[in-house]
Amino acid sequence: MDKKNRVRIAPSPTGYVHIGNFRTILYNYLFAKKTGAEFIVRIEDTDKKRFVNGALESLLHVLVWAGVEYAEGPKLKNNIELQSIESKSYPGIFEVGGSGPYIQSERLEIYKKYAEELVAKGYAYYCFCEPGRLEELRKEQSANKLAPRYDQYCLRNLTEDEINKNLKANCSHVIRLKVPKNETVEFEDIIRGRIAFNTDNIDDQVLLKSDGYPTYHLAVVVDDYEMKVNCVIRGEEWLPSTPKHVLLYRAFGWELPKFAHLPLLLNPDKTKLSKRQGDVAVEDYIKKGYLKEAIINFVALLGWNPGAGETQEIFSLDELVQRFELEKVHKAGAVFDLKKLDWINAQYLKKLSIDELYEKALPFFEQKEFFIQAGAEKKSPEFLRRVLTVEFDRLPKLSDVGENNQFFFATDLNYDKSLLRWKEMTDEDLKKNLEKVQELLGNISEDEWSRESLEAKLLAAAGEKRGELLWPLRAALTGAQKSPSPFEVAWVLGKVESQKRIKKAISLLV
RNA sequence: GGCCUCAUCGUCUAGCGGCUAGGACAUCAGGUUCUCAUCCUGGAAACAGGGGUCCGAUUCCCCUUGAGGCUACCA
Repeated sequence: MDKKNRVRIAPSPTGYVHIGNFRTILYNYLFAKKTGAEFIVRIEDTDKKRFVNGALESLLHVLVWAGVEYAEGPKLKNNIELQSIESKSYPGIFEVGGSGPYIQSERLEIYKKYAEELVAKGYAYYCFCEPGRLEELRKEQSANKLAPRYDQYCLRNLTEDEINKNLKANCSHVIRLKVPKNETVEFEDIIRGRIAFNTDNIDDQVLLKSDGYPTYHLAVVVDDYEMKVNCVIRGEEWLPSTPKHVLLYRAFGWELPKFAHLPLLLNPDKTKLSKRQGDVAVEDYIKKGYLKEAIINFVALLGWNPGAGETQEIFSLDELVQRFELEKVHKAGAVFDLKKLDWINAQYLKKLSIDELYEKALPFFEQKEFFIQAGAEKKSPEFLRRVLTVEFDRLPKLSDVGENNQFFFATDLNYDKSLLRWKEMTDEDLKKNLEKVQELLGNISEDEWSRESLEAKLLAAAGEKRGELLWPLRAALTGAQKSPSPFEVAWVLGKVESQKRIKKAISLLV
């Protein structure tokens, strides 16, 4: 009987959720769902200096937002459905699952035990070197164009008695991995194939820090072993440290998991995606009004695609799960191109009903200055729904809502009367046409005031020369060079407001 | 500097020895249209370079070049 695959995501609570990390999370999730693997969330908070308050909570919120479900790991209070225990160090966070705790800062004893086991077996050693000495060493090495490496001073010079004396005296120390000389370390990567390193290029990595916390390298190996993770899917930046992990698995006598190193997400200049060149937090994109479905769809396609036979590129989370294959993930990095995100987002926006769109768009309206300044009748759900009905297929993202059609919200339009002119028409003719429209609209009752009937009646009235009637009307209603059609605008504004605006335009032409 | 990884249109990519090198986004032109957007049609646009292997290389191998990552008591 083959055991179940287990995968994990291992984020650090050091701030927002980086979009690159989000893709790693997504791929792990897609892989787990597709293959029936168990999915674990583990928090790697072993760097006290980089810890950011609230980061864990916001990470968990993003997981809930994205619909990433997991049976094991920390959860927010209102998202627990199984037996769980509240975290000691993170009030309000509950841990679910049988391999916990899933927060590394709560597992310190475990790492210590394993680190000491390694020392006892001769695979690691105590190091009492002070940071100053190490820095000096590195400086000298790089000045001589040598790779900066620990020189094994404590391994070579300290007797067992001295070590014990130091330990007893509580001297600050770390535990380092004793890397063997001139051996080849190999491992299989699902995406990249066989990868080999010579141990002569590997530093004696610190495993346990002087503050008693483990480094990533120790913690990740110990936890993946203890949590029975047998497939490690992570970013390419971890490729160079994988041989250290392989060495640890070997020293402990543990079976190696499968590895898959994902290609990096890149800035337009091809460097690793970074904050300096734009937004990198998932939270930023949510704030900008990108839909969850669009972000997931877009990010999934960065470094992977369903391959031959697919002409469309719009996939729901379920469809992604169906199609996802880790083996088809790319090797090369992918540039994060917002243009395509906009397009994908527009596709999803178009699929929304007006009710759904209204619900999602309202918070964005409420942030807009033109909305805040608008009269009460223009803040009504009915009015906003009409605006959205007209706008929904010209919206790249929710934050653009109303932005190009602010005239809807204005109490008084300010424009030059020349805007009313269609081609070579005289003021007199323009005025005549506007008066004709005014009369026509006056004869349409509030009940009949629909897009369809407005369009039908106005087109009938315009006859062959549409522009002569429609352009001045649209200009009068919007005061803008560009806008949706006059039928739509009139419908949104309503009879009273429309006639008021036309009346003003007529007065300009006197 | 050292180690590792990578390399098809501007971008995301299809391709797994024989294709007029395909699609999507972006872009350009035209159409629909009172303007804008949508939509439809069409165009331009790529195998980094050099050696091999092979009847035949975008595809396999090597080198060069280029790009990126890592090189912490950060992850």
